[in-house]
Amino acid sequence: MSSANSLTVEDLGSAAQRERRKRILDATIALASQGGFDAVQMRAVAEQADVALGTLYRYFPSKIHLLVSALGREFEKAEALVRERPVPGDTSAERVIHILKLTSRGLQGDAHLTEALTRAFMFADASVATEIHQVGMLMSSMLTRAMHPDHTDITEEDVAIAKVIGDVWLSALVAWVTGRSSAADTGNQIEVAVNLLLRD
Amino acid sequence: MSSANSLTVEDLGSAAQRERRKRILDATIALASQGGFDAVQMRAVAEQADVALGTLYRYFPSKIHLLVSALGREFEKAEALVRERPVPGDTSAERVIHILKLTSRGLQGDAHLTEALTRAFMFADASVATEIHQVGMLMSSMLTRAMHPDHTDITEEDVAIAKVIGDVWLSALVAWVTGRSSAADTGNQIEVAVNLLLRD
DNA sequence: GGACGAAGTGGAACGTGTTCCTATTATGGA
DNA sequence: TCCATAATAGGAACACGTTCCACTTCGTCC
Repeated sequence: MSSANSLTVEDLGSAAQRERRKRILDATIALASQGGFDAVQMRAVAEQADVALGTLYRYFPSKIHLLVSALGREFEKAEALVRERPVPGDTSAERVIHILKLTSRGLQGDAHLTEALTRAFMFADASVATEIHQVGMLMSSMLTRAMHPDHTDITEEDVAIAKVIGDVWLSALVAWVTGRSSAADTGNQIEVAVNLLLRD
Repeated sequence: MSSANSLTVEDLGSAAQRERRKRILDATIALASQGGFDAVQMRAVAEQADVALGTLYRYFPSKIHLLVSALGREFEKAEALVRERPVPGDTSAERVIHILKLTSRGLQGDAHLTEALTRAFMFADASVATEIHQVGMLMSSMLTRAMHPDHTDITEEDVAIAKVIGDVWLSALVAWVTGRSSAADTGNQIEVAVNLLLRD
């Protein structure tokens, strides 16, 4: 596994390069959505993005970097959507569950894509730390925002709770993705965890 | 990924076969312990276990099956050790934390081995469900036993809590294994989660 | 002991992630 | 405009998980 980072949008000078990067990520998402982790083959991504294999590796130093970066982009979109309007619900628990259900529903609507992105995320090692960290921050931000809609009074305990909820969510997602539990089970498990952690 | 199961001890008729199986798992652990996930190469395992590659694949249909089975065997040992003597601590939280620290310390003492086993566990798909389930049961059993030393009064909520703790433990372990958090962070995060979940 | 099927051996072959090399094309400064 | 350098194309080559095949050995039943 390579030790270099993926090229971010800021790293790229020309519009042509940003366009290439976008084509690569679009191809990744399309292939993942169609056939999951195994279908995201580097040669196929390169071909569909109309880019040479070497170029693909210059932009993303491994398949895992590529998929985690794609996950990051999708998460950014989701977070932007959530940020747009206030989260409904009277208690922290209700709001957090709402957010997670929304996100889960989005993911479960495209099982192949979710499988690909989740497997990559879980398989990532230290060389993908930058990309992983970005996703973690987005998740944490979404959860603490749901806990405190006015975005104030966020204590250290809140952050710890958000982290635990994130962990449970991820584990449940992995169980679902790998066919070890149903979508309903996944939802229930998260709901149970949130209610245990957020008893206002 | 293959859809068949790994051969368990009960599946194997002759002593020679059980011996082969043991040699394979021993070689797996040794290689993993020495160089982690990447060092567990099927040809190397076969050679070190003095078994043909085809035989290795007859016993364990994929590298993931092999590693998760090895994890199962290690977990069985750990569970047996824990089961031997009562868990110290006055509260559920203390006892659970004790168990987890003990297990974590064991794992963190051999980073390469832990990395190999954890990566395999997280990457496993539905075809490894049997092997995964065995590990999950052992974990759950260890935790509920710590929560209720006399092994009675285990409610559905207890089981749910054990599951959440198991999820957090796994996520923290993954973060540690992949170099995204330190051993101390990992311990703290688990302690925080347990204290949040088990406020007697 | 001989015949038969199951299990094991040894190794070739294939697919896909990754690396590497050469030729070609953009890009930016003199 | 022309040159130097970086970026890209195109594709061969390598590593390791996995499959497959031909042959041999082992265990069992007659």
